Amino acid sequence: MSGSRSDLIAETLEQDILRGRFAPGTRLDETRLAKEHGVSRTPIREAFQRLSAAGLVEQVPRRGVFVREIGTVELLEMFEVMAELEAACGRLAARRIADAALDELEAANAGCRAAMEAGDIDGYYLENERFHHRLYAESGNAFLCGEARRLHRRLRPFRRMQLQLRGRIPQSMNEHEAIMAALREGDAERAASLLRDHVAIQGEKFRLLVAGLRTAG
Amino acid sequence: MSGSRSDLIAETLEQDILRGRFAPGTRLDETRLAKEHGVSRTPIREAFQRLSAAGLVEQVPRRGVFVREIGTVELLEMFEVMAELEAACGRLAARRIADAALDELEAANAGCRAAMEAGDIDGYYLENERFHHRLYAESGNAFLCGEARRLHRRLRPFRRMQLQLRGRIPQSMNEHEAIMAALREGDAERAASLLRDHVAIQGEKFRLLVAGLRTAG
DNA sequence: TGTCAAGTTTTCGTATACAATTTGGCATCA
DNA sequence: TGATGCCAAATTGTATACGAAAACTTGACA
Repeated sequence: MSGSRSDLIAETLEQDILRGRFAPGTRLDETRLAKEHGVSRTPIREAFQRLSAAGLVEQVPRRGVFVREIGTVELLEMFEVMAELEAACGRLAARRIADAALDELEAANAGCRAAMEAGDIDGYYLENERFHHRLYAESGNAFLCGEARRLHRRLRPFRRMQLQLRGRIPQSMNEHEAIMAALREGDAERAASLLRDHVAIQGEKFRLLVAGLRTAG
Repeated sequence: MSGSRSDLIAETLEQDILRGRFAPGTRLDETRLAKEHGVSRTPIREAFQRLSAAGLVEQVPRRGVFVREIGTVELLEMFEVMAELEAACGRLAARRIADAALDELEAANAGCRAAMEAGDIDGYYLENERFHHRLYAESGNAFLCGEARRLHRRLRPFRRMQLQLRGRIPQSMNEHEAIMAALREGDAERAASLLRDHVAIQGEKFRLLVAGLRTAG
């Protein structure tokens, strides 16, 4: 279990799903995938179970596994939860964070600013991720950190999308600055509130994006 | 997958672990369990994967699966996250809840009160659970509801423990009343805050309980 | 007596074989 | 013509077989 094969296969399949190689609703054929990856059905099935636990596919008894449709509603719900988790991280971090960690957060934030000024969206995304991951860790709650990372990972492609919107990056940057200030002052409630809004806005932007696509398409 | 066998087996194993039939750190022997349940190793392994995803066991490559030690620290961390999740449910529910649902919550709460007056701890626990589950649902966020239920389930044995403490049930009851009042008034922030404290206290009580056991033993 | 190395044994991870169930198509009948 | 029942093919779920890696045993040597 967690055998090196099925580990890698699960990873690969996850990428394939997130990148849209398998359309939502598609049935994933065990035999076909087994041949494709040059292994037997067993590791494929193990990978399926992991994907299922991660919520990426749905297993229907005796019928197979299907790529889950992540509806807009569910996605917005997930953003709402992400907002609360990040708020929780912020609330706790504001009380517990050490000066050294504050500096590291500041460094990640500086990376964001540099990427913004360079107009480098991918770079901004990466540094932004570093900022948030660092924040999760500084909550001082390893379990919370894990849950936050798990959901962050699942929302990754959609968080990325909304960065494409005009003016979103400078806005996001301002939000980061405000969050940093609250953390530095140790104002837990303000940090929580700012972080909740910061993520909630991402959900909102995503909703706009989807609505735009729908009317445009 | 999600075959009826391995489903049931995972369920059974989970109960066995939570009830302490397998001490933390124990290795779970695939072959032995297979014989015990009258199946082959395959369904056992599938069950293991589910338990692993749920965080109940740890899989060490090429060595086997072990019942995870849930340390006091991690448990307190989980209570902290539970507090934040319930707070989130409360915040959202305060804005979204319908009158009919308020009545249902009130009914569950009345059940708690009846059990308290009858001195029925198990009954109180059950009605209390009904109250909380209902609240999760009334957040109007199915994803949040699912996450809350998942963590609630994992904390179930420990939430139960702290009810044994003298005076805890009336105190809990008072907290419920206050929460109901906030919800009825639609005061989101107060509902969130009260719920956070309500659960945080449970964590705190649990900590006291553990400390007591340690000095007593 | 303690330590280390080689061989044996156990156990995991994967492959393959088999059984049970669903699905699709075709024939039959109202 | 449309609906229904049955058979065949495909697919899942489970069992078993096999190769590889780790743990344990044994025995020799310092």
